[in-house]
Amino acid sequence: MSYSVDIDRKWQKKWEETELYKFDPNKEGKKLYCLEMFSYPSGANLHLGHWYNYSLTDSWSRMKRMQGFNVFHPMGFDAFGLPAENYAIKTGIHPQDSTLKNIATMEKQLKEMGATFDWNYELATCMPDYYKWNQWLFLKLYEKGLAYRKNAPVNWCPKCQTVLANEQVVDGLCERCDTEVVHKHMTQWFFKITDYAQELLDCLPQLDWPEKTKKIQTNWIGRSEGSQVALYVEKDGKQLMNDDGTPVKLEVFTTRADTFMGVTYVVVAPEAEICDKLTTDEQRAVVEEYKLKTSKVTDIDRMSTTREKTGVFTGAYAIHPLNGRKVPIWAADYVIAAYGTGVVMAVPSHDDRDYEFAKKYGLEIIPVVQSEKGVENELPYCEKKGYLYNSGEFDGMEMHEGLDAIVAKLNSIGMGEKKVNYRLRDWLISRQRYWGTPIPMIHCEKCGVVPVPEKELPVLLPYDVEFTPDGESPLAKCDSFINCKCPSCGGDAKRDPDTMDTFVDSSWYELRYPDNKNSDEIFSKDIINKLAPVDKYVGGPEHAAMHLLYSRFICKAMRDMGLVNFDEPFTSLVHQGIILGPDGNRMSKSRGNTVAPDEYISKYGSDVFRTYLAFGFAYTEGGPWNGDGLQAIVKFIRRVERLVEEVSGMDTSAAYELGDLEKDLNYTLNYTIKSATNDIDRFQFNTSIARMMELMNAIGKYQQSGKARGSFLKMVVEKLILILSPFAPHFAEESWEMLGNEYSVFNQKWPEFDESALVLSTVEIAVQMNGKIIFKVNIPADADQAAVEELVKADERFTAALAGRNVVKFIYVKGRIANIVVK
RNA sequence: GGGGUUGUGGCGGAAUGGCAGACGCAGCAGACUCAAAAUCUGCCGACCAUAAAUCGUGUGGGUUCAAGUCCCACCAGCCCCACCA
Repeated sequence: MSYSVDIDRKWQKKWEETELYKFDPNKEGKKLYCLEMFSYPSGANLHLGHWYNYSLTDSWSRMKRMQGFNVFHPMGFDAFGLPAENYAIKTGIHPQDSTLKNIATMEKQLKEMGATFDWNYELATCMPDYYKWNQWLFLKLYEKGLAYRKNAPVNWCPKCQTVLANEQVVDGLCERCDTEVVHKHMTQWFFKITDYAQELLDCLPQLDWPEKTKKIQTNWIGRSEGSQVALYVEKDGKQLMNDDGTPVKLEVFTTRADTFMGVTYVVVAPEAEICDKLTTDEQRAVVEEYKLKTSKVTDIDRMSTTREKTGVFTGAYAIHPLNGRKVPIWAADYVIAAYGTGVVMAVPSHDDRDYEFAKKYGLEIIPVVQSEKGVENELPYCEKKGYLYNSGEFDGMEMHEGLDAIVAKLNSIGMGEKKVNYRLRDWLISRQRYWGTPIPMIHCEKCGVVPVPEKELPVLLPYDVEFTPDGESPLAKCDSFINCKCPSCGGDAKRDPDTMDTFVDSSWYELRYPDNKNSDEIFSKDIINKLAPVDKYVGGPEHAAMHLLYSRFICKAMRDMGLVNFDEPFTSLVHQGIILGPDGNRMSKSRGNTVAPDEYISKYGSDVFRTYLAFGFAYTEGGPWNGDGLQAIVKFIRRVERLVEEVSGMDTSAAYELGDLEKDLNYTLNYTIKSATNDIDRFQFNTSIARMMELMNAIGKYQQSGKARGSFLKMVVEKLILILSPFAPHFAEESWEMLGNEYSVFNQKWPEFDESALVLSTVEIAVQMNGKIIFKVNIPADADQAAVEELVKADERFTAALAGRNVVKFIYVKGRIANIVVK
């Protein structure tokens, strides 16, 4: 043989004909659900990132299969989304047409990769038989009160008259026409993920996920324990009242209630509704102008701490509930409406931002915490230790005590309590786009918002739609879609014109694969509870916060609806690293540093490429591409190939006994099996290949001895082929056949190592004196500390190094090192 | 500004707190060859003519019998961000 892409095709054909990778849920073996994050069907061929993710996870699942697991390994497409729509706007090619074509191309390429996907379980989110269940899920969430509408800002380009995604806003300007982008408020649908904030946090420790991902999620959820306190409002000289006659309470979340007596002003987010209510007629024009200005500031800029703080007086005052102090209420963009209550109490004496702001606008500054009693600290004093002063009845209290006392006092008058706040916000899922799942809601003038009845699902996405941007959701302009009858009163009504965020599509897809053809339910409970959760999920770290959190939320919501009986969708998670361009930068067409796998595949074959991806990088790190390194695998595969050819021509019938040479090689063989198995299991593919290369080197030495026994050699080579097979599946099938074995190599048992072959009689240890190596010595492997000490002390190199000093301590670490502390 | 993460030969990268640089790529030398390629063998961190010795895992401290690994501070790169009150 001579391994090439022709060998790939030969075995791909055979695998397909024999349905080698057909999944049978009833097959024996423990179930193992292995899943890669599905991909967006972009136009071009599979890129390096796809190969890196899919081919190596496939290698992992091949080993698991050979180890006797019943592996479920499906593949599909995250097929809705912005790029297809933008492409359509540019070229006039309909998103559905381009997407379906791209899917066909990618399917073909994925098959040429030689992966174990069972295509019977394929899914594409843009197909009605999938997104029907998106809509169904929406209705269920709505029923449970987990889907609701509220006003929220969108990026709006006044010139294009369209809503822009964050990525379409470049430096505050529309990417298409460079017009300044503003925030526009629209009524939109939200999923109430915040209901699950605490549980999403609580379940993290039990997950076998990278620690950094858990950290990211923890920070994203952002639990903070503090207090919610309230102030009364005075506007135009009178206390501001609610319609029902009760006084308006300005609710504020704070972690520093101990400084409450030092509040000298209050800040509201300019875009918050309460801001309008507070603003006096006198200040109306100034506040409106400021709001307009704020609407143009990008979120990124608003977050920057280096940016100078700005704000305007609303004309209203807050009345301190404990000391009656009247403090001004300002609107400032350093406060964000979406976090907490959108209102902040300002204590400039003990907060950097408040201090800076107060200085700039000449606001009062009253210190209320001192590090030691009687000490005047430089302001702002932000350390969280000290004693209260200038705080009336709370004077002299240690600050934590003071905090409790202040909250207790506020609580007694109904103006405050301890509260936990989360940074996590509800999930906005409305998109003013065409290429997505229609939201199954109907707006009736008489009946209000009415859900589409379940039996009328799916609400089909119409094909003939004008989706060039002109101020309305594309679906709003499609008369046949938008006009409908109200399911409740039968009168004329309109459908919701928006589509769902594509993260909804991907928030539960892993639960659809096992029962992807079910037209009666979202999935069968029995099937899903047997196969799910996913045992190993592999994908990019960029999804650490959003996708992975949304999926967890949906899983928990489904559990509470009785659809699934587990708490978490992904038991174990691995992030692959990112392969950069040869220049060390992220690959991009504009940089011109992209690397196309195709030319390597056609030149060397899929197996060489896959194996190099395994060998050339630390899987979870990634790194710059270096095409030269591929030679390592080209040479390695060629060596194995020659070896297989030689062995297949040898007489291997004679029984063998282990001589010294065989024992040595047998040691290496078993060591290789042990290490490679362990390394593949933990996605450390590079070292597993290194061990195989060492085995190959050892086989080479054995052959060169001229005393090689054919039958023993053949056994070793067969095991080498078996452990190499996950990385080079086509090559391994070919080799397996050449060695005279039965199809298929993937129906073989994964080799197990023999512990007794790994027992050595002597080991070499390093001898150190005060931590420096002085010599190395062979000792019996089972020697205890006393024996080693005796052996070492008898060595003349020890006496020489000792140079008359005294031994203080003798440390022996079994089989590794001896360290003698001398003085 | 905050958070996360990474710094090891010319390069990719190894190393449960225990012999730093496994395994390779590139390079150098040799064998084979008329020659080249392929293949095989050896060398391959710095200093040094060589060896020994010494120094070496971004920098500076610390813990430890022992630190690439643990702790503190700093520097640089990469990624993410919501001034989080």
